[in-house]
Amino acid sequence: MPSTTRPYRGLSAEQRKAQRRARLLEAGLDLLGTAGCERATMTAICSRAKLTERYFYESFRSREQLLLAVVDQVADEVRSTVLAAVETAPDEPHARARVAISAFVDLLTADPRKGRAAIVESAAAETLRPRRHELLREFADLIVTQARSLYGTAAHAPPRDEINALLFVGGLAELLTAWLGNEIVATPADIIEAGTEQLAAALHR
Amino acid sequence: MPSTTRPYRGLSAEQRKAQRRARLLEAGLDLLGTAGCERATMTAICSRAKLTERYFYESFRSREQLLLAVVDQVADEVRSTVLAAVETAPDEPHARARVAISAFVDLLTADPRKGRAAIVESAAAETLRPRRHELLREFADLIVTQARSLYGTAAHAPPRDEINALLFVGGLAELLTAWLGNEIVATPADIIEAGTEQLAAALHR
DNA sequence: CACAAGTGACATGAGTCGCTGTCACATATG
DNA sequence: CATATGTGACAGCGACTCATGTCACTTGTG
Repeated sequence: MPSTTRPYRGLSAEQRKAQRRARLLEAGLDLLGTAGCERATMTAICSRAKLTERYFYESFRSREQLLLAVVDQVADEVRSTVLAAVETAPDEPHARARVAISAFVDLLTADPRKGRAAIVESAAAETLRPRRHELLREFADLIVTQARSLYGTAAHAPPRDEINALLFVGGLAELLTAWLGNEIVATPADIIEAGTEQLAAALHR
Repeated sequence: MPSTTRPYRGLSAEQRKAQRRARLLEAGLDLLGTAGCERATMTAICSRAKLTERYFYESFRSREQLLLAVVDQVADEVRSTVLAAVETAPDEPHARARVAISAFVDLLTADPRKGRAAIVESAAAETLRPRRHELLREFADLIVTQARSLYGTAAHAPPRDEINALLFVGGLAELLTAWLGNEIVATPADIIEAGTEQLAAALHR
């Protein structure tokens, strides 16, 4: 543990560390999103990142912690993307719902690794499951909030709102899972369409 | 491999083999439904069933095959339970939907091991995922069929029906997952209620 | 240039898991 | 009772993962 640092190949110690961390995260996303959670082992991640295990422990305590960071990274991207999309959407309920759902689905299907990491594989490991739930719940909350502000009131008394939102978002997740696993004949556009309609139907009462 | 068999402890060779197989399945369900897919290892299953690995290979080729059998067993139970429930239900759409959903949710929450095995852990392993999808799809098909026969026609052109059904069933699965993981404040009754309403809303157009 | 810090390839040890084999004991049958 | 079969406890092997350590080589600094 050198108390004094120094540049190397034109990069400061912090830059190098950050770069290594990024490479580990990228390798982690790659493996989690293609080989799956089970095969996203520490050895495999280091090998793909072309880094020694020592550098793994420099940035992460354990394999699970890195996977958490990977999922969190995707979740952050989902959050910012969806929020940005919603803000630029017109004030019409149907259009607004479609924009939000579209941003969600598009991001996770455009790069299937991200979709698998955030939706499929995050449901596999016990450690990741809470994050997945949080991600879905966050998106659901956004939908509910939008719906309330547009329709003017809460549709149901709690916790029915939470339940309904999760019921909807879970369905979306299932469709994404099926799409990512080639288990369904549908395009992302189909999924967006179905989701938008179902949401409208659920709110229109 | 004895070509000649003989009774032991009052049981024939086939009876003993079937008994061992049942014990392995029970141990598998227990581990899959509590410890999780990752910890449902062959050694652990044999240990819990109090059988040697030799007897494992007598009935199953691999760990994954046993887990498949466990999930299939639960899926079979779901199928027969739901079908039986639907047949004894009145011919009214809303009631019929409620009965089907109720049978589904009740079975998987009454014995959380079954719920976890069929819904949660079956989404974890690559090998089990197709079975989970099949189970959900089967239930979805049942819903669609019921809806068609009761409302008289297909609501949408394919594959939109399939998409909508999966969207609904996936939501149910998500709610069950959340309930099984104590991630939601809701009773099975709440889930059934929400599911029934959403289904009605989705069909009523 | 000499030397310390940074890096990468590899070795080692502990712990599991899958899988096979051995051996003693239990049980049925002639 | 004697023998063959059924059973259970356990040891051993190879493979893999995690975790730590060693050593040579590269790169920057005085």
